[in-house]
Amino acid sequence: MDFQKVIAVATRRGIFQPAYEAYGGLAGFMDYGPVGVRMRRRILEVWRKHYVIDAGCLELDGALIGPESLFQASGHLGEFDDALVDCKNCGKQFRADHLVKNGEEMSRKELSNAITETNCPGCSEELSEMSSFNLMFSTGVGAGKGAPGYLRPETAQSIFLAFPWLLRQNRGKLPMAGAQIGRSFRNEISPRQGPLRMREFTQMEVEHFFLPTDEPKLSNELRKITINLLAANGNETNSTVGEAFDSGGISSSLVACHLARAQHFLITIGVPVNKLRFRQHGSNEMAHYSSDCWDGEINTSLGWIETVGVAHRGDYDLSAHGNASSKEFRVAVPGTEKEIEVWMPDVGKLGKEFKGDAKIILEAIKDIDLEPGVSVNVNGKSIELSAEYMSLKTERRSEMVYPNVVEPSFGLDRILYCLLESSWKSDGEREWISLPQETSPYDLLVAPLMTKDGLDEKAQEILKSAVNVGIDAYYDEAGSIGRRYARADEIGIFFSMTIDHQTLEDGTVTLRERDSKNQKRISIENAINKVRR
RNA sequence: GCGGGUGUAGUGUAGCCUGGUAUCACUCAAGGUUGCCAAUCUUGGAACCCGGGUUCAAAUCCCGGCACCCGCACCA
Repeated sequence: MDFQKVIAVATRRGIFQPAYEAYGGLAGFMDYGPVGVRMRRRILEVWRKHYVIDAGCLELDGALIGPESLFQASGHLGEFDDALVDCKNCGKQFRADHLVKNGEEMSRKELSNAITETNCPGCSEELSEMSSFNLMFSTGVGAGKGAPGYLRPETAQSIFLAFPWLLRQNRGKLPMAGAQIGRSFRNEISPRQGPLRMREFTQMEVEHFFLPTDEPKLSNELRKITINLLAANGNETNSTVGEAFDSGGISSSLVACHLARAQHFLITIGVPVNKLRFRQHGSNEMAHYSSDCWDGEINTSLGWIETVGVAHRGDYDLSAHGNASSKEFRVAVPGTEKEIEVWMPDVGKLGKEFKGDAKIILEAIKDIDLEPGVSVNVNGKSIELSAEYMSLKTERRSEMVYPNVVEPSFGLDRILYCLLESSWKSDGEREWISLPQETSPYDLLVAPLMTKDGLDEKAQEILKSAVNVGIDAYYDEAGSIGRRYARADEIGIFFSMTIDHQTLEDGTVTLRERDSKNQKRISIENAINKVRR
């Protein structure tokens, strides 16, 4: 199925549509309808099962709007805030800092001046005024103009900031992973292709923290998972994750773990294994902080679509926040705890002797190793501190280090699109969505063969008992039974249960399986047990 | 953001050149009939992307905007 067809089916069957259509539409925003919301919830359920329940990630739901200082530290204000110019003649657009020598180190003003003396690299004509483009949506927090704030461009930062908090919840133990499902916002220059490039989108992200000296090993279970890899050097391989790691194709054991997990998750929700590959970023494509990065890509009618990224981010984020904020983001390296003797200043004596200058002295010795005879500069005078102003104390200290992090990051909207395209089946007679039950929008269609002789009442009764045990059921009594099967198939309802006259006599129903169309006559109780997930 | 194309019921479309009550199919709803894979009959609902201009009259011609598609650029 191609892109246009997916969009048409999605609109017709209540999966998604462009948002704000009544007002002419707004590019980059989508609304999900009744069926789409169910599919999203189901995919998220599987994701949570994989990462939160099974892998034991600590789940977080962070705030959407963040202060300017956060995005300065994370690098988003610098990196995302591009100065653009375009050519007045040929209309081509460029990043201003790429056109000027040393442009990346210039201030906005310097850059603006330099640009007026620069011409279009394409046609040598005059360039337009420089305009600023920030990929983040900005807003004001509080009354009046308010303090500047931004909608988060990724969910990851919430987890990084929550790291010390989460670590306490984990009673200080590493490795530890935080997980988050949530919306992110990017003011894309040209959003295209509906759910594939949105300005508001849903991410599922994991930040897996570990000591650089103690990277989690690849478990035997994950080793066995088979995976398609496309290395940065162009080599394509199909092997187990274990083999790929042993041969050095994947350099980090935790990256290998997460490639395996991502593969397993995508297969579980219904992505065909032959349409899935993991492509390694080349060094020029990689973000500046990343040492190894793989994109999980799904093959569609539009080519390979990136739906997952697994990146080794080193300690870039935690050290950035550690340096810029007032919080400690480092952890003690176990086993490095040592007793050491340190000289501590005797504040009382210093105060009595130096009065007002004591404050300056304390400030000056804060960042140096204190020892007898050290001299400090006070108002231009050098003062030597003898042992009487300090005492030797024994302390236990550990080596402190920023944990490293491996981040698998999933784009829900893209995954949903790819699933729709790959699970769309057609055999000439009927068209249906062939998703596994886990991600089908409904478990069961309940349909009375006729709406008379009490069949509909019986069906309603069965519907109620199915819903009571957690089955997501859809009731339909309109039109011929064939038409109802077809309607159910098109939104991917996994089972259909038909109630006929025999049901009233012996309590059996026919249970139909969507993909095979096979029907079995079984008792109501057995049918419900079979449908139950 | 640039260039090209497109915009008509829920979906897919005809009509646009050459201005004059908007076509067809499916879908949807109600009723009849039928009763296990989109059967059938009757009836009904539902659209010219938005704004301005030209004209007696605009889906149709012109201008602007918005959205979508393709290409370029952008996509830490």
